[in-house]
Amino acid sequence: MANSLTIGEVANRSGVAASALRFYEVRGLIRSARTAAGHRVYERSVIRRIAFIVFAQRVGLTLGEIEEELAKLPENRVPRRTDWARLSASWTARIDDRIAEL
Amino acid sequence: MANSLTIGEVANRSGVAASALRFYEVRGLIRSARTAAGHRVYERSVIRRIAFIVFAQRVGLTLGEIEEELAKLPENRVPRRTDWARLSASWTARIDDRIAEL
DNA sequence: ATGCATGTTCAAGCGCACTTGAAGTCAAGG
DNA sequence: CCTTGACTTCAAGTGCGCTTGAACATGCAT
Repeated sequence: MANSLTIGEVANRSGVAASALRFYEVRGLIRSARTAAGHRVYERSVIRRIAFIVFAQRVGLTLGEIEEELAKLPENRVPRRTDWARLSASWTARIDDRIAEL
Repeated sequence: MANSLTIGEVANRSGVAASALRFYEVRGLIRSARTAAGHRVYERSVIRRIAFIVFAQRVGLTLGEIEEELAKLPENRVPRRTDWARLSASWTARIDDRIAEL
């Protein structure tokens, strides 16, 4: 357990399938280290990152757009409350614009 | 022109491809009458309905969910501002819940 | 009357976001 | 030693939301 998680643990805690986690890694959305045996090892912070991805998807962003949003995060690679708030705000702004067009 | 629109006119005004409009019709999201020649004829109100569909998709609803939302509209089959507002409100509530979970 | 745009149906194809299956590796327990 | 189970890669398959192509009909201008 220590301070790292296996892909199975991350899948359980995040509710995202292991196959999806591997897919996100190929797409560059998350990263992992490897054990000597080649097994993926995740930092605990990856959970927050995954929660952010799931949330962003839920509100209609593509994985490409989510990648861009994550790239905007400065130094710290973990999305914080303010990042969620920013995404949420820009999203509701989009909605308001769309309604205004009507 | 009169009070009806061809599929091409609807496509131009809504920004949605004619092929997509036919697809929406098969899915039961919109309806059309036919000319003697078998060409689709739309009421002008379909534009609002399509705008609602596009908007709902943008915020992450599937066509199935959109169908349910449209089914909730009572007598008048055209979504009004209040319908948009309701969808928007329930959706931002879901977002806030999601953020609260974090 | 002859084009040419615009419309029709139906079947197949495509991009996205994964999932599933096959075949294999490795660590721990009986 | 050998099985069990969690992991690995890679290729192919799936469902959604359309798009594209083929083959054909119709409507309007020259």
